[in-house]
Amino acid sequence: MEKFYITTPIYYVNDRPHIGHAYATFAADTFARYHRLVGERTLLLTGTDENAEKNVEAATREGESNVQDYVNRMSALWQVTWDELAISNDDFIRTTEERHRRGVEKFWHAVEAAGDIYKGSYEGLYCVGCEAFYREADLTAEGLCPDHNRKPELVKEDNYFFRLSKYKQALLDYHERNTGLVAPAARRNEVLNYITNHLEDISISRPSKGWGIPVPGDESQVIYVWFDALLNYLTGVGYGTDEEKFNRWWPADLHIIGKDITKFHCALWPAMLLAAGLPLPLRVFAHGFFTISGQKISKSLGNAIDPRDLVETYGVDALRYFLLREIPFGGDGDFSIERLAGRYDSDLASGLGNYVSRVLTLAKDVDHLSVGDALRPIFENTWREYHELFAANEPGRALEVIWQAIRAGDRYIDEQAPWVLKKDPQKKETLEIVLGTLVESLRQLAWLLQPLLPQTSDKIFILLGLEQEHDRPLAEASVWGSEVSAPKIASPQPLFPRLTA
RNA sequence: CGGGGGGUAGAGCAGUCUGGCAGCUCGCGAGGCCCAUAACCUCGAGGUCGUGGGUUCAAAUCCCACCCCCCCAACCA
Repeated sequence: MEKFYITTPIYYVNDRPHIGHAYATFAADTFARYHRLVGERTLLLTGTDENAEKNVEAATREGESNVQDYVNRMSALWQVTWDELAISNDDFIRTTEERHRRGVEKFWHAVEAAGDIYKGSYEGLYCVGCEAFYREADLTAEGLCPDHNRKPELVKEDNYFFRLSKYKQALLDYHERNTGLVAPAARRNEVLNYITNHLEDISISRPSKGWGIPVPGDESQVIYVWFDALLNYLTGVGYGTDEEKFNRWWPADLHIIGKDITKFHCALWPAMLLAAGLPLPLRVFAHGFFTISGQKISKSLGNAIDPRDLVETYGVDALRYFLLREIPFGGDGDFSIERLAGRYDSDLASGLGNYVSRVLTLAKDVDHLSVGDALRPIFENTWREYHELFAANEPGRALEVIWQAIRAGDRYIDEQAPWVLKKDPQKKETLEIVLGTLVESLRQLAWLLQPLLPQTSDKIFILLGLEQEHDRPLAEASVWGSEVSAPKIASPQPLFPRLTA
């Protein structure tokens, strides 16, 4: 059986979950559910990045003396959020976990053994206020830190370095051989340009301030967060703790990431893996960013939206639907409540919800149904395009083709006018075929919606009286007319009650 | 300054690679239906395809110049 290992970024505990994080996680969840649907052994991993030095400061600011308590509390916030959004992650990795630390140490030793870690010094302009280095180009005209308006100090630090530059040619060769590694394709140029022109050895440790994973053999330094964080993809499937499990899952089939971290995943990460002698991920997909009503999501504007608030009002599937459908996957998009509400009313209430309600009301008091073939070609075509679109990482367009099938169903109802057939006893057989065809279209829709709108899909199965439908293999269940008996249809409950009267 | 992406109907987008009647959703207008969640179906109005120039029988699409927006630019998930 084929396997599919997919990851989200691990989220920074210092942040609070917002709509952009929910987007990445919904997307990964959708792909994971799709691969489970088609019968692949699937693992979806998400988690939190907890070793950054800034957490020490953040804990103090929030009046928490123990940093571990602070990151525990913040990590729990992320876990609760994904629970409330019904994310089907199989595991949740935290970089402060023992299993992660052990894997990181093993990895460090492997890279060290390859001769790719050396001690060097880093010199730069350091602003004490920011606790960060600046390049001269980033300073003000007077040579001051733009945030604090103070003169940065020239600081020299001894650090461990990773011989990233050594892998320049190997990375270029790798990208040459695997043109599909970076998706969407537009990101590839960016990555190649970076590798060709800007690839230099990087510092992978910092002087320890008592937080983070110590450099093996040198307690005075901690491992730089990026080097540590990327390794979650390995440690989350057993690297360093369960080699048998690790071998079963690695390499990752798909890393879902934000476009801002493309370089780390397409240059640094593969170089690290090459150094450690491990296989490289098969695909990295960089999704786009949102604006909120046209503005950047930013802490200073305070416009970050907690996805849990939206879910409370609209439901998990409505938010999923909006994000997947409205924002072309890989491109940027704009989020606004007005547009969410608009999609909800037009596509979910008037579209899918109304169609389901329409069919069930027509069919519920009819005691015998038989499935005709009128809608069969539509759905067979929909399935074909659906699989193609998932293969092309286009879940939003998969929703589009499903909605075309709904339209075809609505049209079929109008053409056949079953409410007219009902009045004519001579047309009983035709009526049974029309209604059977429509009920079958609902069963097909529920299957198509499994990975995209899982809660809605389940509701439709229940309304059809097909509670056990889940357990069937897709290859059998997706065949048109494979469930012909008259289902015990429940009285339709609105799937998506209208927001506006 | 360098690299990347984008500017197409009132709104949001597809189409540009491989030149050939400018398309989709929402909104708007008219008609139909009355099973359904003020839902459904049909038809229609609406566009100097960022600007200027060029190539071509033909350009949203190819070439040149320019304007505007966004992202990245070595440690800012």
